Amino acid sequence: MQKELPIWKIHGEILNSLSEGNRLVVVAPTGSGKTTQVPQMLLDSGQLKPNSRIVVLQPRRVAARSVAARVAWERNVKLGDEVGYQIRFDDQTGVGTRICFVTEGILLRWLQDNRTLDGISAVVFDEFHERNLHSDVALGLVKQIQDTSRPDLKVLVMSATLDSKSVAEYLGTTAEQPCPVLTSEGLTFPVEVQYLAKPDSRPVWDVAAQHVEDIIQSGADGDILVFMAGMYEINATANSIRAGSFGEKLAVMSLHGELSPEDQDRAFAPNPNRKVVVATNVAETSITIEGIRHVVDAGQARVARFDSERGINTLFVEDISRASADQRKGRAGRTAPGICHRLWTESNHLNRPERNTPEIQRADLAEVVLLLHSLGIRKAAEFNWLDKPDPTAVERAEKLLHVLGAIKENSDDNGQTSDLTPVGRKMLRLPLHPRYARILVEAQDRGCVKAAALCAALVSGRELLSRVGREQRHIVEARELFETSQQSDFYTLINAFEFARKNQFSTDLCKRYGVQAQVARQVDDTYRQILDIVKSPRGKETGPQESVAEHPDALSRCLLTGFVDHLCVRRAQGTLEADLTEGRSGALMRESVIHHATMFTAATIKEVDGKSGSKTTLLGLATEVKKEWLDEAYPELISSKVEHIFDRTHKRVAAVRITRMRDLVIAKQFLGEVDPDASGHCLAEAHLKGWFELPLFNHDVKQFMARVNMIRGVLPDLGLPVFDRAAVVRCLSEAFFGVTLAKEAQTLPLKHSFEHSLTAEQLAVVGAFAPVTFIWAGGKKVRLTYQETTNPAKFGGYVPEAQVKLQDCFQFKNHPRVCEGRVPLRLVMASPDGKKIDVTEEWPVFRKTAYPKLKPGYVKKFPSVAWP
DNA sequence: GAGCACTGC
Repeated sequence: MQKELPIWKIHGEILNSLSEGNRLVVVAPTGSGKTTQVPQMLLDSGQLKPNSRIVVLQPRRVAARSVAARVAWERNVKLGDEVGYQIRFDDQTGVGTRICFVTEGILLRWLQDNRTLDGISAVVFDEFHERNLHSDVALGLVKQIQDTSRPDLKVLVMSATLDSKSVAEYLGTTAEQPCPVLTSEGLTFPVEVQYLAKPDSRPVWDVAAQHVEDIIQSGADGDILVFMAGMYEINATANSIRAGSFGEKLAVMSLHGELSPEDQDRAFAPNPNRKVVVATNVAETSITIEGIRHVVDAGQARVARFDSERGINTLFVEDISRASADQRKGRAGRTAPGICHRLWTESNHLNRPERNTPEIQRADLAEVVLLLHSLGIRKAAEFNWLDKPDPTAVERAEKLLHVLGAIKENSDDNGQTSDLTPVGRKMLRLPLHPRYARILVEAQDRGCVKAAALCAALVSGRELLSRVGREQRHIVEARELFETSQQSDFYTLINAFEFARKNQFSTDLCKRYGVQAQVARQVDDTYRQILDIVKSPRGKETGPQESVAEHPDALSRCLLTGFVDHLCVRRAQGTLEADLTEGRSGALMRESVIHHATMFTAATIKEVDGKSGSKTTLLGLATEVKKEWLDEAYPELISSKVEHIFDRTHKRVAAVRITRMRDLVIAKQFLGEVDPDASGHCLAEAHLKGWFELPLFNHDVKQFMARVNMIRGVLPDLGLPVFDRAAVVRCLSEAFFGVTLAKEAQTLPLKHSFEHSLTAEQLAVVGAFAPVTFIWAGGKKVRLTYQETTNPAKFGGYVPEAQVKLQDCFQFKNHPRVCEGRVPLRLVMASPDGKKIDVTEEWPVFRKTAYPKLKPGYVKKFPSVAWP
């Protein structure tokens, strides 16, 4: 053991605390020795049950493996005996293993078969500050087990930088009594931080290159690590650095996750020249490079987010948190004191979030929600989370599990048992996203397990096909070899994989075809593991000689079951634009082999930044879908009805049988005959939408409606119908009964069908109460226009208006009215020469107050008229 | 410029 490591200073406190309670949080930075030493302290304390295991959770496989090897070496035991590890594809544990390093996903697998964690006396969460989805779920479940069946279980949460308060409260017995927190020192060298004095408007890569140049000019020693958001920024930075002139030769290297292992190795390898490594977030946690003395941090990262409202993945460039910036800073102080140049200002730093958003609040939760349901936790949203996931994300996950048939439709009873269906139970055994697990279950029935397993394996890791630029024409052409099918983009991947496998995963040969040999090897591992699980005694045996090419339809149908909700319908022949359910739309990726099919499912839907800040939804890994398959497999999701639509080009009604999958139109069939009622209705609506003119729907008809509405507003007891939009549609529909052409509709008289809504008595009332003309003394007829007002509550929203000459009004003692004297006319008065004077609805008042002031002028101007 | 952080069963 390494008793000089800082963590040993709190050795006694750790053991005391765990003998008194069963939960403890240890905050210890890099270099404290917590990962290797704490498990050994626990084992040697004699506090644990004999022969029981200490399980230490690690976020990464390499870490689990190397830390286990280190601890075995320190204890002078053979790896796999007292100290072991278990990761995917590699189990180095035995019956005598007491300290077991595992990746977080392995513990979640164990929990499915061994709910009470029998044989385990302590669970140690390492690097908990990373807040991975799996560690959040695992902590929640372990806490639950401890609270119920295993109060003896010890739980230790360790992290480098942690908001230890929230975790301590989460693990506390009561709100007032958090679980104890112990803090240890680290063992790293000091790193000086420098911020920008003021914001720099140049591109980040130029600012970064400038800082690299300054470091070199200053004469300081040591390699330089530059953090950038992604590949695009990395390339720009490398170019900018290479374009500068420095006094010495530099080894400028890119480092990101999509590079081949050989290319990644170059970043770690010693170099005669000074190294400048330009990296993504890989260098923040996953990869350590020795000899770095200077960090130049652009302060940004690409962050994946799952938009649960729409079920779409997006990748944003975001400012990193302060915790993340500190982690990056630490990379400069591993071997000697260092300097960290932050390419943002100190005030900007204070505005940054303290920590990164936990993965549980950004990720697709389908897999985790399936696990919780299998453990009897039916309301995943109400689970006791450290940080609650977005309820709509949980809802989206549960909806998907329903669509996939994994959980029961009605699970109202609140029992503690799980609501998984037999299909859901089979899915659970597979270490795959529920979509692919469902595809595998379907493939067992359709006899194409191998092909389906390969598809799942192909998407489970990094990209098999490396990105090729335009300049690498030969690779682009070589790859066309793999595009043998127009049925599914998966075949392109399958062919590329088969090519790699046939050539023994030869790195050189694969490279010429743009295939990542290393990735292909991992696909092969995953593929075999999936087949093992499916063929294991609990699974179902599959036929021996199955070939992918034999079941093209079977595989496509399986893929459909996993992605029904990603059904896409091409807008037109030859376009990439397609519509999806829930009103979504997107564009098929250019490299897709689906050139002609109108329907396909997309295994990936992601939103990317387009030009000029716009967003594009890209549909990838497409598979052709035939309509019969949908009819056969999803009759309950498909509805079909005849709709009458107005063809705006030909200005006519057409009857169409429209078939929908949920809200998505998947087929249209034009019918020869129209329904006369529906056709009339369609024309009526089309006119009201302004799609064609209707000259006979004229003033006369509209006045009739206005008059009825006015009377109805004044005398509701008369029981007249109301002429609202619905009534207009009804009347027009009636007039257009059986008509399909707008041209014909335009010739039809309409007034009759409006009047038809009223009885003869009612029509007589309309004529009397809302006359078209008003007769002045002396027999002069004045036309009334019923004008719409802004107040629908008064007189039904209409007022009768009369254009009159001022001198004709003197005959009135009282104001003229209609509708049994209830509605005053609106008198729009003009002088003898037709000039508008004023409007009044109270003539006697006007006569008495306004007129006397006007009178002298009129007497002078129109002497021939009598002005009383 | 329609484009891509990182893990893990």
